[in-house]
Amino acid sequence: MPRVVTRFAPSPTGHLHLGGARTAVFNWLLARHFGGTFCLRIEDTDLLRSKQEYTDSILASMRWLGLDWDGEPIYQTQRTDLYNAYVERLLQSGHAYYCDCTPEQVEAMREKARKLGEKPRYDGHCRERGLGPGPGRCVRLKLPASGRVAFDDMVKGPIAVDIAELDDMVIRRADGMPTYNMAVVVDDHEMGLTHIIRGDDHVSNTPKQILLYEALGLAVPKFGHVPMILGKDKQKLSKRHGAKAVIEYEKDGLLPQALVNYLARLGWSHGDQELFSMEELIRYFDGTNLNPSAACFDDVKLAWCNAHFMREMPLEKLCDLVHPFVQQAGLGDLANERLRPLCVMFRERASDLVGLAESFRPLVVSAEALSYTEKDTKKHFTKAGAVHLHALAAILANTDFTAEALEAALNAYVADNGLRFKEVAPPLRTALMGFMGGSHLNEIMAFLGQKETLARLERACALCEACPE
RNA sequence: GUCCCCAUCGUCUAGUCGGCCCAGGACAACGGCCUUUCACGCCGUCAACAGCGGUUCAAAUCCGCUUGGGGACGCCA
Repeated sequence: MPRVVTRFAPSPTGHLHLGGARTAVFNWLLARHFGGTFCLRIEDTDLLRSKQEYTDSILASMRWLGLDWDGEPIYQTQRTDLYNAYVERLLQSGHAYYCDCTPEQVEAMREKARKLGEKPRYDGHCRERGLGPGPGRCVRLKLPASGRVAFDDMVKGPIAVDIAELDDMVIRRADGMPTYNMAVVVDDHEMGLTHIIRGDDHVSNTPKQILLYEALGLAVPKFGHVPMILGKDKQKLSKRHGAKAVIEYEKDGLLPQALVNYLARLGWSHGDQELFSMEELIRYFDGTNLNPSAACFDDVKLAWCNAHFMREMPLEKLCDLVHPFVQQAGLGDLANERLRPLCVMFRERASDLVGLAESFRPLVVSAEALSYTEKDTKKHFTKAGAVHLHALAAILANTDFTAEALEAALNAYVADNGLRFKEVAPPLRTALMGFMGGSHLNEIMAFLGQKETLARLERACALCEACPE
């Protein structure tokens, strides 16, 4: 197999969204799998809507996802001369011609075709007029009189379209700027693209581009059109239907690895495997096993995937990642020595970094600031609960605050008094956490330390007194 | 309207060129085990080949039609 070159070519008219991200993932994976090159091209020819801040945002999201590109990104606005050279070539070889039809005239042609039950298109009015350059004149590609354009799509298989369905498309606007299809073909060729994986919405552009390659006498790359991603309700993913930018997932505390894994799995499969390391993804993704039908995005499964990676990743790394989220939650600047035990206790109870940071709250705030749920205080801060809390306070005042010693102390209290853990744990847990949740009691107390633990017991005891029963 | 594409559990999907599939895995849901809580983990249950015709000894797998989705028809990208 010759060297593989792929690309991701976003328009900087918005942040990187899920669909684009998946396309990028596929192209990146294909290049990495074959030890090829993955290029980035910024399609910023739409001067009105393109913005530098979006380019920056897209690049930032790519980096966050871990999708590194080779070489410098290419900007289409800087290559007008290149495109024009190709347009000239087409003009010279008789594959293109000038056209002075006004938009109104062209619209009338389209309308006429529509009325005839045909596909609306330009009728080739200026084809043989031999017009030269001039103001208000665009350049159109002269299509072959008949025939079919066929290609073998990597995901959809053979696709063929009758040339009669197409029209002499504009390749250079009257203002001298190349049109999308022209620029894409020139760039894809100049950049040496061998494989182009892109969204479904481009299948109808593909025959036009192939015709351009042929008119130019260039080798046609391999195309792969992945279906678009649908929302939960089977609707097209749009702003209204939960379309989110990658940057938002980052803010929501998702792990890039989880998003890449989930995205890769959407429309691609490797047998029954669901979870992959980056290495595995690269090893298995070879451009086959791509699913031709559209897939719905399911953030519940994404959350599961994320939770998995939160549990599996190295503890130190998790601490680093959760740190900013802890600060953002208003829990202060916790040192790693504090973060570490918290992560150990709560990592398997959260499905994202925001949730993880939030789960630290009860153990990080002071005894006075701890809030209790009404449900659990009502249920566990009873007379009987108070008895245990008082007894425990006395015992814990003389206990080593290590997880082992605390566990032994708790067990001893239960055994010595002929109790069951079930009777003692709920009031203690509620006193410590404010609700019936959290990790093992001994770990919680070891983290809190003696002073804080006793303060919480004291406050809980006071609340018990206030209870009617 | 015209052309192109798609169609397996609620969702993501497996299903090597038809037989081992009265359809497998995962998420979700539900039930159970574990357990001081919540989780994790483990076990189990529910649940799908859009419909109709062919071809064949045999079809989720091949062909046709229907229906239902989606996309494209710009001097936007």
